[in-house]
Amino acid sequence: MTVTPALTSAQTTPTQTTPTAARTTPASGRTTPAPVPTPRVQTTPTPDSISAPDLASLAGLLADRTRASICLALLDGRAWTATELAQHAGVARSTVTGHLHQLVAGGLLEEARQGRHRYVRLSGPATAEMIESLASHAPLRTTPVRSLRDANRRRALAHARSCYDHLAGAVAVAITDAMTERALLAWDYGPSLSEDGKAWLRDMGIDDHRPLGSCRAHIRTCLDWTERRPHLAGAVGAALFQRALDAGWVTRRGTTRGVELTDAGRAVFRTQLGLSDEVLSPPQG
Amino acid sequence: MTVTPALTSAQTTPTQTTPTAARTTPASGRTTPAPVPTPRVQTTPTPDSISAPDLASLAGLLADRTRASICLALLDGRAWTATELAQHAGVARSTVTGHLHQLVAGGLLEEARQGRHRYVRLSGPATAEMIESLASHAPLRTTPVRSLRDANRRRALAHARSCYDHLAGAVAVAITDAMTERALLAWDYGPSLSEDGKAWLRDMGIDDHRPLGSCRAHIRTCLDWTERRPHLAGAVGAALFQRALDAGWVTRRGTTRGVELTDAGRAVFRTQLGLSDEVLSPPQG
DNA sequence: GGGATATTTCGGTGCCCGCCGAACCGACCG
DNA sequence: CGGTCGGTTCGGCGGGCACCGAAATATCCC
Repeated sequence: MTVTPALTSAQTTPTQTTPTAARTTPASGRTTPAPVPTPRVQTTPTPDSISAPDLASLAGLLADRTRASICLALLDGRAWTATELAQHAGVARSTVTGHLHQLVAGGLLEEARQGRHRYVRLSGPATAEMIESLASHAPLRTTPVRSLRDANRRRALAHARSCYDHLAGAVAVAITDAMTERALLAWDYGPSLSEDGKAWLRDMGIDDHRPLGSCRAHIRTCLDWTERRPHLAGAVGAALFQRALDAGWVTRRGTTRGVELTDAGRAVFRTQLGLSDEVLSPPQG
Repeated sequence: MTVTPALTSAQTTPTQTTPTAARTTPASGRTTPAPVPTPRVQTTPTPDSISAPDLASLAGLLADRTRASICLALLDGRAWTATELAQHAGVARSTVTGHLHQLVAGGLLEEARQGRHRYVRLSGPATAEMIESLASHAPLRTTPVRSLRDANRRRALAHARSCYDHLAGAVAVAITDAMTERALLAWDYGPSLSEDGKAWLRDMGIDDHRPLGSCRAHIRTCLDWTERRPHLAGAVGAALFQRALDAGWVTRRGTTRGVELTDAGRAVFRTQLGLSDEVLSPPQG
């Protein structure tokens, strides 16, 4: 469950200067001149060290506006290059390089080198869910729309986009609502698939026996940023999205996080879930 | 869903110096001397401002070791005073005051004034779950056990303690395991109660009709820090813990987060779930 | 009212860290 | 092999912020 920096290199956070020792006596070493840590040499029947989560170091990785911007961008599930991220965040490439080092060392990101390119992506679904959880509790910061291009792009993203490994946007919310309406999805104690739901997934070409990862929550919901309502996520959501990609129901819009429904996809969701053309068609084509 | 700083005062983070404007042209205002923000006066059919989660500001609240320590302490669900927290975190009282202001302004904490005391607690289950989610992904920082008292206290906490609004520790994990074993709890698509489980809860004196909050996940699991295995959480976990307190199956250990099983509690969990005396009895009494 | 306690405010200090530009390295391409 | 491009390293700069102690304020108890 814990993030493991083991993948990339042995050293973890090399710049950090021994956080434990300097903090027992708070900040300036004025009070106790000689530490003398009470040399108690006892044979302990209990573990002689306890481990507590180092919340601050993890949160510190996300506490910078640039790093947060990077992580939010990576939430679309794709792999980005350092230059793309620099452009996205509006900082110099050299700055991004440093940030990526920290994020990789902290276990949030994984990197893959290809020639002169360095691709980074989130280190796994658990990481995405954690960032997701934090983001859904964060206050909203409104930014003005700068241009018409901008407005069009935002509208397309609000319609359908990828959210790490599953679908988000108005279409995803509509799918979730329709599944609930048809009793494929039950909400008695958190979201869960009904028997009908499991059968429906099979009909859609998704085998229901623990799709994908084993120890991760199989079905959960994710708060849609544009709709402010939940859409399907977790392994079930990921499997559904993957199936839609494989079957050609949706296609990615180039290299962006945007997603487009195909005619085949519209037909499937119209007949299978009764979605209206209004939600299925792209915003004012 | 979003944290609302509205409760405390109108001003939010007064020290922050206009984060948006200064960052469009990155840092030092060398490049573009005059901003001139393209006075596009268009009548937009789309919303002319979009809102994105301000991840960095929220994470920044948890990115300080002292504030993180405060939040982790508050995860036990009780209300603490500023002095208690200062002692716990090992910093001056005046320092804690400033931190509490930030946390309250950020919506993570709520305060209740009683005379000269200022009690603070987490602002709600959603906040607790978010911190929880972050903490379970954070790297572990091992701290040495300082004294025998320390060791005993830690051992007691590892046995049974409160985790915000539900039970944690070895006992909580054993309860969860036993419920799974007896098919009261199903894990097909995330944790969910079976029909037997709902009936069992009724037998235990908990009405299963949406106990407590409405829009919050009713059943979920929480990674136990000491056991590193999941225990029951969410509204169901909270209801079970509350019932146990009301019925006298468990009692809080003074004003700490420690929890003690009573003889009645041991009897109930032994007969109802078949828990062994080994897990039910306190560590080497 | 007077003293003790909890909390807050206010300067002041020092450090951490995000940022940039310039130089450098390595990969790819013609 | 020279040009281009993506990425990295390195000083250096500047701002934000966590910290403390002391003084001020509020509350409670006697």
